Amino acid sequence: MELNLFNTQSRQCEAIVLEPQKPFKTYCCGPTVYGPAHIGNFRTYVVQDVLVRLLKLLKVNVCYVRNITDVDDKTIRGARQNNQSLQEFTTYWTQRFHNDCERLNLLPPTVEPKATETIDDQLALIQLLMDNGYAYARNGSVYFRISACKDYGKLSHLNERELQTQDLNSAEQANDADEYERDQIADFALWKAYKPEDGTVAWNSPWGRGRPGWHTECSAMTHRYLGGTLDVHSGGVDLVFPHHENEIAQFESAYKVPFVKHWLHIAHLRVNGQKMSKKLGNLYTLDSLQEQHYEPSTVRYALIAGHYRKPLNFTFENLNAAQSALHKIYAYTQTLCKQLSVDFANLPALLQQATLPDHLQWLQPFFDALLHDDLNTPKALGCLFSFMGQHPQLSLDEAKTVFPEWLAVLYALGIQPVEQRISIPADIQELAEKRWQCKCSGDYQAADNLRKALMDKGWRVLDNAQGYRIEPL
RNA sequence: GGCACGGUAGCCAAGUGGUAAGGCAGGAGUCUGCAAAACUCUUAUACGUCGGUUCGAUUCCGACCCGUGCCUCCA
Repeated sequence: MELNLFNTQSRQCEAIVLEPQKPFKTYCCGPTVYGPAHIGNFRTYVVQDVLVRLLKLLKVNVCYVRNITDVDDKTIRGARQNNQSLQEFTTYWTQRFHNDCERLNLLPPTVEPKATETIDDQLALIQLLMDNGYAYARNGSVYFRISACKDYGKLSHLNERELQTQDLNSAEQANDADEYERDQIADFALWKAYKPEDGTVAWNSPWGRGRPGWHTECSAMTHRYLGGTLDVHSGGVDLVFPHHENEIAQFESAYKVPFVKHWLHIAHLRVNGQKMSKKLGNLYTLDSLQEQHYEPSTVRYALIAGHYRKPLNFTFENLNAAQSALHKIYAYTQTLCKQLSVDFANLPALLQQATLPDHLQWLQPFFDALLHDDLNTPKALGCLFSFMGQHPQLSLDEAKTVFPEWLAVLYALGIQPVEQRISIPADIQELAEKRWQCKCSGDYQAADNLRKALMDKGWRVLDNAQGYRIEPL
């Protein structure tokens, strides 16, 4: 069994051989919990989720680690501004993040370590680097010495580029070479000496009180929870340099084994042609979209409607398209269930047990696009709609063979058709009931007026033979 | 300045050395008191520009234009 995926380091698609008995080790750089995650952040986690789902369908023994960064400049600042302890602050945002993950139907990682819970591992890693001459201490901080790492830059192809020293870094903070007294400006902090702004956030270390650097945590956590070489390490494209480059440098210098076989980087989500970011303030969250009646499932669909390596432009037209497309998939699923007398409510349970049938009769192209064509979700969705178009009606025998394949499709995409429960305010309910009475008694004029009144209040009435239902506009 | 990525119908978005999936929107119909939803059918001569290779290029090569990302703690 093989999976074809583009590898950032080699800049080409490579086959990943899957061996069901062997643990498949994958690590995804998780969120820094200092505010609401936006849907651009979630693009990364959704793509990673599709990958993990595919592996599970193939019965691969996946060990999936995704971290929580709960100590850095932004979390410390946020906690201070809210008069909270760092832990109170980050716990709140972690819960919010988990809530979003659940709504997006993201499978929970096997392990989700927090940076603050693995300080010992990080200190051990730093000590190892110190012992082997890869790091040096200056005034209570410890820095990684890039000049000691011969192949530094191999992921982002630094040897082919010139590093320009800018006055400002991407966080718009001064790149002050003297600030941390580094030997070279490119050296990065493994351990940061305590500063008054850090408040009560500090741990003891052989080099004095302080806190870990950003890159250190990921290397320490991968080593602790996954051991040696990872099969796939993923993250947003912006992490290629310096974060992932530094992770490689630390890990390989310390443990003397290759860090990662395959690097997976997910392109950014854009708004009006610019990347969605907290810095630019152009972000959408699951909550802000739900206020406009867009379900998280719709957002999820919109995020996989484009190929992960290509920037995806976020628009409401796109979201509407996703919603309509998703409804078609729901409707097809419902028909299939009805035909086979499967209780729609049982679908989540059935999906949990979904596996990829050995011989695909109907949806081979769908899985080929995902497995053999670099996780090509838009192509796969195209195949799915072509299938539905070609088979609007199935015989009972056909439906029986389609069903397991269909379940695998839903599982892979993380689509969970459910009947939406919408809470309807009492006054709306009352108006709708009144309209129904008018309609039944033949007073169409009054009925239409009431329909209009409901429309003005933001609700649509949909009649059918037996009755009516109401939904928000 | 360096390194990358992208430019396919109104909007998204696949893909291919031999004239281009799919979704949305648009149009028509069935249904309906009317609508909506659903279903069926359907439209458009869409591959950034200019050269080159080729029998043939949207696809390969080169140049250019436009847009975007990264270049020291951003997913």
